[in-house]
Amino acid sequence: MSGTHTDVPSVLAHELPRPVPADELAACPVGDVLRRVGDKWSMLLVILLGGRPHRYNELHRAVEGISQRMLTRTLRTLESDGLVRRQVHPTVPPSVEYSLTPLGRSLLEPVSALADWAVRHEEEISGARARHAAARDTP
Amino acid sequence: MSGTHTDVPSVLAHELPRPVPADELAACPVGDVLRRVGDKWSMLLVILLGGRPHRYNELHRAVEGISQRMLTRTLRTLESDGLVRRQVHPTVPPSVEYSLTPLGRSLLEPVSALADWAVRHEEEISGARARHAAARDTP
DNA sequence: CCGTATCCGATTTGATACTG
DNA sequence: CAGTATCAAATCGGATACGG
Repeated sequence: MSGTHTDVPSVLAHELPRPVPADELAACPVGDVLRRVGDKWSMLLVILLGGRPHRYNELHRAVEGISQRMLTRTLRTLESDGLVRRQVHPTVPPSVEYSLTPLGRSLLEPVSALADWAVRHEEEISGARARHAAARDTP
Repeated sequence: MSGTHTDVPSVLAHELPRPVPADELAACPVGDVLRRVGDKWSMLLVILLGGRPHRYNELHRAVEGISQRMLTRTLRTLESDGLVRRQVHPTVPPSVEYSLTPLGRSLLEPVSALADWAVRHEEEISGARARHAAARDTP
């Protein structure tokens, strides 16, 4: 186990853009983890559960656009990754509560920062895309 | 312009997990932007270019695992979003330099935070996954 | 209420080969 | 060196129907 990423050398700066051991990072499981969180619904669910625990159909209504299939799949993946806890209450009818684990709550910070960036720079991006599309039509 | 996400209400907390206006967020273009950055290679390239500008084949070697097709596609998307600048030097043979725009550099911060999180908690995640898999085999 | 199972289309990605 | 073109495979994601 020494060829993966050597020793987690505090890989990234928190405030300023600094040179990064790129080769180490590229070969790392970082991409793996990022892809896991970077799918269509994971971040949204993490943020949602960051507010408070939710029941299954609560989530289904809150996201509204997600299918049962993807809601279940995404929750199961988050659970198996230790980010979300699934708690079944043996009532009748049964109720299931989903909540963030401590690990999940720690993820909430960087994810929130990214979502925050997306909101702040949404217009700049769509502007750039519009300019790019226009430049492609009238070169 | 009033039905999209009302007024960008400082949507997410930076330090502490706080309740989030979930319905607003879910209907927002946030998911759009996140999906754009959350694909398999974008974050990696942004981080790589955050270190210093790179030429095409430099990136190809640095990531090592990406196909020419995906490298080009991802770079083009990042460029059209205004995150990356593509500069062609009319030398022979031709050389093309990719670098981060100011907008791209602003993205570097939250992305780095997320990648940093991924590195720090990589073991916890794989541990959780292992436990989950084990629990599935011997219930 | 809380899911699982199945089918099917859309999108993403990689391999390979070829060009200015 | 820096790409483009084409094809096939894998994955994603939604609709629908059914089960505990």
